[in-house]
Amino acid sequence: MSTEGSTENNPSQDFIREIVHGDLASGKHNEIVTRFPPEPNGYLHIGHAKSICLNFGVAEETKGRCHLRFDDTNPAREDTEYVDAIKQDVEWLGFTWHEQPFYASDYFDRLYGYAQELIRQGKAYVCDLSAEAFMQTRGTPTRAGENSPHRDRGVEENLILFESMRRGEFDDGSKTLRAKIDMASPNIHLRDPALYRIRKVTHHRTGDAWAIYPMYDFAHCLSDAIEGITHSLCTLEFEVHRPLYDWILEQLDLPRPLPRQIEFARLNLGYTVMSKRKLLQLVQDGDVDGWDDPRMPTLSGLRRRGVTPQAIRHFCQRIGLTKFNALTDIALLEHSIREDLNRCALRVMGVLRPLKVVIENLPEDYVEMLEAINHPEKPEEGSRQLVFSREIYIETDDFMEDPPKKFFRLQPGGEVRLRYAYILKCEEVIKDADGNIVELRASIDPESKRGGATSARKVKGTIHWVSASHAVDAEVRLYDRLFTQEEPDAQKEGKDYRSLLNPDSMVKLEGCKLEASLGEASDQTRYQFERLGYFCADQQSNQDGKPVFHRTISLRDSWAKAKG
RNA sequence: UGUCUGGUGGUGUAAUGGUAGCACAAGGCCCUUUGGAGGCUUUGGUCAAGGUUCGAAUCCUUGCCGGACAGCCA
Repeated sequence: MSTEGSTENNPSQDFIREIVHGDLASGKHNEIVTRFPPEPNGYLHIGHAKSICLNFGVAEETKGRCHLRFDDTNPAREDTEYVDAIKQDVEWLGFTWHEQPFYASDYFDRLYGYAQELIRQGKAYVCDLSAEAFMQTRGTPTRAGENSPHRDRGVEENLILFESMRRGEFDDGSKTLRAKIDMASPNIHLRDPALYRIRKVTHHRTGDAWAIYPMYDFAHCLSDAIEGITHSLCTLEFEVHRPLYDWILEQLDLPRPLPRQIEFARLNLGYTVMSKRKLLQLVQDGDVDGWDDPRMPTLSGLRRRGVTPQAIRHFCQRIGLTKFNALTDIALLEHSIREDLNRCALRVMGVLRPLKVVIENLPEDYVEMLEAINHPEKPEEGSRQLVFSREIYIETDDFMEDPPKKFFRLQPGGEVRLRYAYILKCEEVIKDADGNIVELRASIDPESKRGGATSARKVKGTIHWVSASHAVDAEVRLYDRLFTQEEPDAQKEGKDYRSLLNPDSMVKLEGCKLEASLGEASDQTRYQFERLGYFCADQQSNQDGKPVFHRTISLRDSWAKAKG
């Protein structure tokens, strides 16, 4: 099995790495500088992880550097809460950025100067059109737009007006600074795009210093140039913006070679949504518990759920990088999660839906310590002692009164191996007045423990258990996919993606019985509850001394598949 | 009737004019005191039609199908 650091498909490179290595080989660049440029208006999700792994990965591999840059040019939607969360998530994934984080807002002065320069060159002008008029004169993809009546304002007038905009002398939205390119361009983004808009909003870093803020298209390319970014990697929807990206940089006196924008396909994952807008809506509507709800595809949600950064990085490596707009099978992520958890999780036993079993051929006060190993493939993880006694709990699902063929577990009169312990035989089924099974009476084969005379006896199944009087009570939360449809965004009109929320995406189980060692579980430790799945303790909701565990993911279950 | 861009097994990706390979998923077998893990194995693919070539997933032509773009969002 391949492990850390190893690049699967080692010799092959994606198209971006080919370009990067080509630019190094040709001498175009001596050092590669990339950037990860989130807007601090939401939490990072696994789609961002793809970009993070790409940008930081390319920098690492080429001994270059990658800047974390906050693209904070729209103060109305941005907040330091997001800045902090983003930093935490990037670090959690295991990447370190060059020096301090960068901020587009640190360049506001210089960007303003570049805008003035464009005005002086006659390539930008102040436009008085309202947003509505702006829209109406822009044309459509198939119809050219019309020139703004203010397009030919003189340089001096433009400079003065722009300065007044900056000082807040005009109302929000009353004027914009626009590039003067071509209103008939087949590319709408070249039809005199807005460069600055008036927004009298307090910025989370610059306060009230500015009444105008630069647009993405203006700020991003220039921020890249200012930082000496060599390759500006972004998602496909910016493909159409690239001519504008290049146009702005080419007009100005900037160090060459200029940064090059290269687009790749964003990650689409089945059974979830990946837009910050929709994720925010789920949070605001209370459909989930917050950005870090374990059902969310956010990095904070995945973290809280118990997914490891290593699993995410491996996943990002596996999904590849192309310009094809793909829908990635959620099974691929699940595989990466299981693979890493199998490697690192400590094995323990816990019973989620307890069924009491009384072992009648054991005395009332019987107590025996049994050794259990912590990890079958890692002897260095050692072992622990389990308490075995007369009354135990087994999983309700592990007993069937009238089982189908190929059911390897316990049934009336049948035998099963108790993990790390004895062979157990079901002698009697106790039911309540309504006919519900409430308890089993059983016996053990006292010689069947490992090393015992009958230990080699063949029994079909092995089940997990905990000692009734020594078990820890816990709440366990099971998670499933957030949506019932693989493509919640791609529904026929009228069907809102929120109507496709999976009502069973979280199931809370109370009264679960866990082996004693889990009473002091650290939230950093990943566990495998044997035969059930991977779990981790919750750091937040550990109320009234009762631990809460999340099921990160179930084990592969070929029995579930077999019975359909 | 616009511009940009893409189409390789069920899914995601490799092959850069020379044996269509890998991973996931699915099926089978072995092993197993986790129906886990692991090992072995099978099924299954170049959007279509022409052309160039000894040879095409790759180059050319035409067609078909998909995605992005009409925020003073990023």
